[in-house]
Amino acid sequence: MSEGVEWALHSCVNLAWSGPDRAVSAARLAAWHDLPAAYLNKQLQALARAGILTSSPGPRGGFRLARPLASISLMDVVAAVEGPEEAFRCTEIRRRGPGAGDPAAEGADAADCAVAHAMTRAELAWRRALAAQNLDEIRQQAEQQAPEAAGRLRAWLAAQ
Amino acid sequence: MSEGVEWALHSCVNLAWSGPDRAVSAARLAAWHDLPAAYLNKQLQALARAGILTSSPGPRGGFRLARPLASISLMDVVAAVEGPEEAFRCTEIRRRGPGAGDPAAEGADAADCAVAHAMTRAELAWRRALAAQNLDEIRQQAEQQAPEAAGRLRAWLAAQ
DNA sequence: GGTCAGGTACTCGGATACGGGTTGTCCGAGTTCCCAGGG
DNA sequence: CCCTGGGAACTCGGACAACCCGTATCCGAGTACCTGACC
Repeated sequence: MSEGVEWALHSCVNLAWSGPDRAVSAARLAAWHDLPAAYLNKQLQALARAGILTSSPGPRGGFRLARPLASISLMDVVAAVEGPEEAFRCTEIRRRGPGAGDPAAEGADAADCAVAHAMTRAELAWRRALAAQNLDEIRQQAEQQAPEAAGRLRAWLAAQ
Repeated sequence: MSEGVEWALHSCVNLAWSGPDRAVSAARLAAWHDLPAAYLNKQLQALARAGILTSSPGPRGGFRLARPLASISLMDVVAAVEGPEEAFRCTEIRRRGPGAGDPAAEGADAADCAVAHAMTRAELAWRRALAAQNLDEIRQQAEQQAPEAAGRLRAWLAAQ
């Protein structure tokens, strides 16, 4: 899995802690956790394209949350960064070579492949678990672990 | 996800259809679905190292199932091919840069990271779904779709 | 003092290199089988 | 006919390249702000 997913999730929570009034540039968000700024910018662009963040150029510009944390699921972020295609893709090897059965007799749909069906079922469980958790729950748990984190971020942003 | 997973799963079912009496070489299994023989051999070696298959060298050698299909879960095959490490790995970015909190005050365990905790929970659902399905169920479903597949494979192997 | 024009600095956004890992290929060690020769 | 020894063919197993995607970087277009001059 791409490392950008972790960065994107933390950045979204950081944006929530920063507050909705002002945007935060990719450089600030990157510096906060010592990440490569230009590359994090790439990931944030993906989040903006997915409608999770909004971006504004120029001074005082940057990124901010496009909607409340509670309405952003982990699945949204993962899909935005990793792409919508599923991890396991059936290449239909059973249709190639001498093992290929009669195409007319058998169903031509990829959903008929028992292997693909089973793998898709597992991946569906993964996606469902991701969709069941939203970023606000993440934020609440993080605040419970480190209650001063939000204040420290805001103070650091103000001092920049 | 690695393409070898699909190959390994189909090969295991094919080995079951071939019967436990004789081994099947990687070249035969690869030719059946028109796959690169040497690379499939690599995947089958991984399955052998994991204790899913047994290998025997020399003429009449090849691979055969080490245990019944019903006792091989999808998780076993995926872990053998992809490796045991989990897809999402927490790099603890919250501990780097100015955003790093007081290491003494906060828990030092990676399990405390709310992001990692949520992602791990989803991945656990995936692994659980994989472990809940065994290869014998795959075989049964495949036979229901194409009842003549097993016979055609045995005939082709005998004709080689 | 208010207004406006210009410059400047900062932002995102996409185009551009680099590296590690999956994909793919090759050859050697080892084993089994076959066959010829001898008893 | 039965036994034995040698050779040959076939197999896995690991070592060796090629390609692709994730990682990382850089520069340009555009915008907002600030500054200064002018009315």
